[in-house]
Amino acid sequence: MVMSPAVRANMSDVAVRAGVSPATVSRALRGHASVSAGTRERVLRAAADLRYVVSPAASGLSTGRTGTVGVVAPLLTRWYYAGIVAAAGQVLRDHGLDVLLHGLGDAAGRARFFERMPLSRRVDAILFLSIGLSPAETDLLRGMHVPLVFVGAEIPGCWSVRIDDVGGAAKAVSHLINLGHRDIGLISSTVGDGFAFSAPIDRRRGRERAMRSAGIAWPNHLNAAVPWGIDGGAAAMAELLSAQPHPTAVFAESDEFAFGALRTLRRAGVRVPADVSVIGFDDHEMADLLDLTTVAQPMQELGQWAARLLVEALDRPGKAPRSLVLPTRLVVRATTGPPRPERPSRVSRGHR
Amino acid sequence: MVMSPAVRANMSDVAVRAGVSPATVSRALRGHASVSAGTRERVLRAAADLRYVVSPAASGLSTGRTGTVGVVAPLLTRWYYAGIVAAAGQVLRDHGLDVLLHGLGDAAGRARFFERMPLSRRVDAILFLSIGLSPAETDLLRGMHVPLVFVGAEIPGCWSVRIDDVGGAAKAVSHLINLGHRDIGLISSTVGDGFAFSAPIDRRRGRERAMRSAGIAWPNHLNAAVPWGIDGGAAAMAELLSAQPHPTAVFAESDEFAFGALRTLRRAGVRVPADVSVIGFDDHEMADLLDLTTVAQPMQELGQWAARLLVEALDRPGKAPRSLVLPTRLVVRATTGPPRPERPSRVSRGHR
DNA sequence: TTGTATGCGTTATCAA
DNA sequence: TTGATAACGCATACAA
Repeated sequence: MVMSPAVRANMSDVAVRAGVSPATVSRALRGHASVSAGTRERVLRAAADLRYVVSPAASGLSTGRTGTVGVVAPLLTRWYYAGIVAAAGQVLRDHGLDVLLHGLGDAAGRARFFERMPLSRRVDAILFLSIGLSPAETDLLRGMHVPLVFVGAEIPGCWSVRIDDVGGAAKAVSHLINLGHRDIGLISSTVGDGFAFSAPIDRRRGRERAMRSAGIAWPNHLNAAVPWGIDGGAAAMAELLSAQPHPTAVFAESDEFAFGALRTLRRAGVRVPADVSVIGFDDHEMADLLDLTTVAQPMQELGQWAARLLVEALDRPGKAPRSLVLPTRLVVRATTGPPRPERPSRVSRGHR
Repeated sequence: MVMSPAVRANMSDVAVRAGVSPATVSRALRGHASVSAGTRERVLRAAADLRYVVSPAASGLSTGRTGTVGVVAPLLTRWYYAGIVAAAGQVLRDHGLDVLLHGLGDAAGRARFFERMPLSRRVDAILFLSIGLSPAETDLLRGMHVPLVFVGAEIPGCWSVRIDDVGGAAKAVSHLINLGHRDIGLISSTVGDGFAFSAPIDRRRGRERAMRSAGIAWPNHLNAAVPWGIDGGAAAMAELLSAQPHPTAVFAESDEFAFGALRTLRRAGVRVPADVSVIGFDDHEMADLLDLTTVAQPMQELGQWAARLLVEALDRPGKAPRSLVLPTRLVVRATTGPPRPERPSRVSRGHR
């Protein structure tokens, strides 16, 4: 007879009902080999009858393991982070791990995180999304003695998975160069907001690499650094448009920047790509809608791989951390094209 | 002297260092009134010296409280859910509560959730986002004996916060009617995917209410039901365009649908709003970029209020659950306008 | 294969 | 105001 007990059943209750000791219940429930089939069956039935669920607190107290992993992200509202969290969470849950989510919010929230270490003793491992660490912070985290996995950052001695930001950015800019562009603007995000993102720096470097290897100069007035977001991109594009002559193509460090840039161009009556080409980075879910050419990064796989690395770290405590680099992919849509031929380039194209 | 101990300090270690009993340490750390100032200070210093952190497992085992709340959402990747999770998480953390995140994924994941009840014993309360419940499921959840808070659904005997979907939809459609539209199409999501969303139904009802009170018929062929997403919206718009005569305005049940609809219209060379007006629902972060007229719902406040209700439920165990309804707001941008005057309406406008 | 006994780190009850 | 002690529920070493 199945009952809905007034108070939660514990392991002893199950033991009594199954006619065995609590220890046997524990073993049976955890699939221990040394339990006879008949006993196991009786235990399982008794547990089901009583709607018994193991107490994670008691179990954790005894084993030292929590069965949960922390996931720390700068912002949960960003499409990109949410996607990674979702993908990682799926894999983690498949391995019986719970996800304790922690959104940093802003620089103050970030500081608070490292001050109070709210994940201390609560998780078996931590996944960090796009969070660069100072040496002091690294030490603090190491002091937790749990595996650390980073997405989008590489910390010595830690597990990590990221994309090749430099290569991806170079790919984007090379695409523009191959189309014939020489005056190529850059929209990148201002740094120093408390987060130490490597992506802005790497993507800028990728652009430089592509420009240099094509023998093209990149004057400073074609670089616009703005706060992250659509509005930032819009402002940056306005700034670039006022340059004389203005760039014939723009590489936006993220699709959000590109979206803002497109808005400015549309409102200014500048045709895309006839007058100005725009390429982004990320392959945001809205990029297809806006026909934006961009460099896709495998968001899902980043999350999945991060989770897999974490599980590996948990399974083999001694193992040396691995670092993965996932490929990016150029997605050509309708916002890039050759520059108008009649417009002379401001940089000579000959040998130098 | 501050040391980085090889192994974690526990409460007894702190007690020894402070020269008091573990019980006193416990009281001091938790701000109990019955601890002298001097003792408290010594305990705090000892704890800091040893980098002591309370073990949530042990504490939870003793108190029965976990200090964490579960947040269950259909999908984490949807802008709307991510926004609510972020807002709620902020408030919860301010109250010292951790967030255990659980994304359902699909119908199978939803079923699994109710089968295994993975949050059982792990959380002090649960926040459900846009998840309707069957009576059986409601019973199952009640069996957990923790407060349940719902966003976007109203379950008898549970806490909840939602917007007035009917009123919001009516507001949207009335806006179109006031502009002079009579043939108003509807893009809504197919239901029956395992989730019991009330929003689609309510928003459809709101549209009916507005149409009826204006004395306008709403023929079935102006209703398009499609799977959720941009592509669904695009397909729905194509379907509506093929109607004879096609609607002069379309109410999309969500902004994502509207985005897809706009894409179809753009590619078909139909001018917006000159030929067809489009209004959405949500005020997605991209709505401004696309100049979409829409009905804004206060995503942040939904999350914040949900968290506050949850804290209230935790603070006053006996208290009767409250249900909040937050207002929506019409945001007029550039995708709605009056219908072309030369085009005769298919429903007479005179008195009836 | 199963049972007994102990410890995990904390809080709460009671006594001092 | 403080201390001793008994739960809390489980896992595991050891014994049978």
